[in-house]
Amino acid sequence: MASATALNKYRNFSEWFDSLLVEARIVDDRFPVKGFSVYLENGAFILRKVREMLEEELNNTGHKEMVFPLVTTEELFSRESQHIKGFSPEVFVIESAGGKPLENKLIVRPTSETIMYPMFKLWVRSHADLPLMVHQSNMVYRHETKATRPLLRVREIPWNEAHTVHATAAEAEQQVRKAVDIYKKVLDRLGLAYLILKRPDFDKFAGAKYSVAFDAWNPDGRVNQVGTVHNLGKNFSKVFEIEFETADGERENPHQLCYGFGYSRVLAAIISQHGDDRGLVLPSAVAPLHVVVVPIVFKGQEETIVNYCRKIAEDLKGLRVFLDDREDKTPGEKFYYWERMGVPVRVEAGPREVAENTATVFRRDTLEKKTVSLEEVERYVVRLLAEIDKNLAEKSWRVMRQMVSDASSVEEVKKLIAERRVARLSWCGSTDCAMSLKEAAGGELRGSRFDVVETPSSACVVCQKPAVELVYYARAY
RNA sequence: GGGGCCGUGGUCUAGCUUGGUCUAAGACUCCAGCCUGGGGCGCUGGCAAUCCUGGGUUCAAAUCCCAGCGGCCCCA
Repeated sequence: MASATALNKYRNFSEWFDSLLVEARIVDDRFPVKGFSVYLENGAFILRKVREMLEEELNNTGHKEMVFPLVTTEELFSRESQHIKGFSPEVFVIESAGGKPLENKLIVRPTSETIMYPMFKLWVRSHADLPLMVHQSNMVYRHETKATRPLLRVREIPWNEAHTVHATAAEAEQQVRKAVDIYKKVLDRLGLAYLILKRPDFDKFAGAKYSVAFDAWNPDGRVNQVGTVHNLGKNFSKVFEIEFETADGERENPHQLCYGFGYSRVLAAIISQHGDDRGLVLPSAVAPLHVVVVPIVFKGQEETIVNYCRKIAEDLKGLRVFLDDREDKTPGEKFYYWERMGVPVRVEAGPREVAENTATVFRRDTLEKKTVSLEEVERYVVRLLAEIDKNLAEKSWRVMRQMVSDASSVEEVKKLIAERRVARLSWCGSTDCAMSLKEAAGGELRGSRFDVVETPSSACVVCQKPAVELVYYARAY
């Protein structure tokens, strides 16, 4: 296999990505069941950090963490007609146990509405019980029909799903914004760039009134949906018979939301947005190591130099630091190795630094080196980590902006899609136009900006009738 | 759903067209040792393959045929 470091993520994304996953100890996709992968130590570490960041936000905003079962029944699963229609083609069903067919088959959750909402019916009795806000991080299972890709399109999906119940439509509406803010906050801390889009009606979540999604950019021009927020209206509360008594004694079905945040796809975005031809570049929030200290050992001075480096590592112990004093590896080999692993900062010290009482500090994002005095090292590195995070975010947003371009005809859309870019175009709102555009140009209509008001400047690029929305159009995972 | 391509040590590949020389070759990785040490060096030795599975043809199958399983790509 070609090394990830010999590949370019823009020219040859798939190969770059796949080899990096193995080389940087993220995922081993050789597990013999398609769409199910093994998360190696670095992948698992990053997943955990992302999860902790999100869960902290959710817990701080009134969501209660709970644990719900893996399975539901066929009856519950099929209550909401659109929901079952949307998910049936890819649902796993347990049909036997102990060698005997099950009398009542079990549906393995592709998402947990039909598992949580029967319980919500029991818990929600009066307006005083509202809002009810619940979340859980778990695995959901979807037998994807399209080709699976590690992290990006898997059949066992690590994510967090939150479900909320509200007394009024206005409150539910407000919660959509709060949920978007929570996801935004986490993605921003990771320096990721994305578009927040209100999905077109034909692409909303099965059973929702409308859906808002976060599409992160990918080097191959496909967008990567990392999170979604759905306003379910009363669609589910009606069929699951969730009711509450209002202050004036009426009985009503509450309004509901569900929102999901895909950990493996966020991991994919971190890798592909920040990574370069040498390997991973990790933001400090999720880096398994912040700093690696590499002694430049010369014969006869081994002890002095290693001790010097040990002291530096000691000074940095507030960070995730590792002293790489392996004797059988050359410094150059260690440099390449830790760069591939994405460690944001490397500190080198050899005879020169020992003599001058300094250390050489290398930053992974720009590959620049700087010499700093020994007393300064800790302060400098802490500041540098923040600087690297900031730089990664800026770089990523720059690419996002460059990737999007306006298109005023079907031909231009086609050209942009072929160039692996994202088109912005005026659309009349008809499904027919969206479909014929897909036919002609490839890609998918992803929706209009949710966080910013944008108005169409011209007629629908397909039918030339008056446009109602300015929408983003891209190939997707 | 339609079409095509491909399964050989941990990884990548050669061999397959034209069956025998294959007791399966190379590179990378890995292991032991030596050497080296400011960007992957080098040297010596070593480990590692039911040639995807099953069946068939044949004196003889990695190689030909059939079926299955798995993977990849293109189109819808």
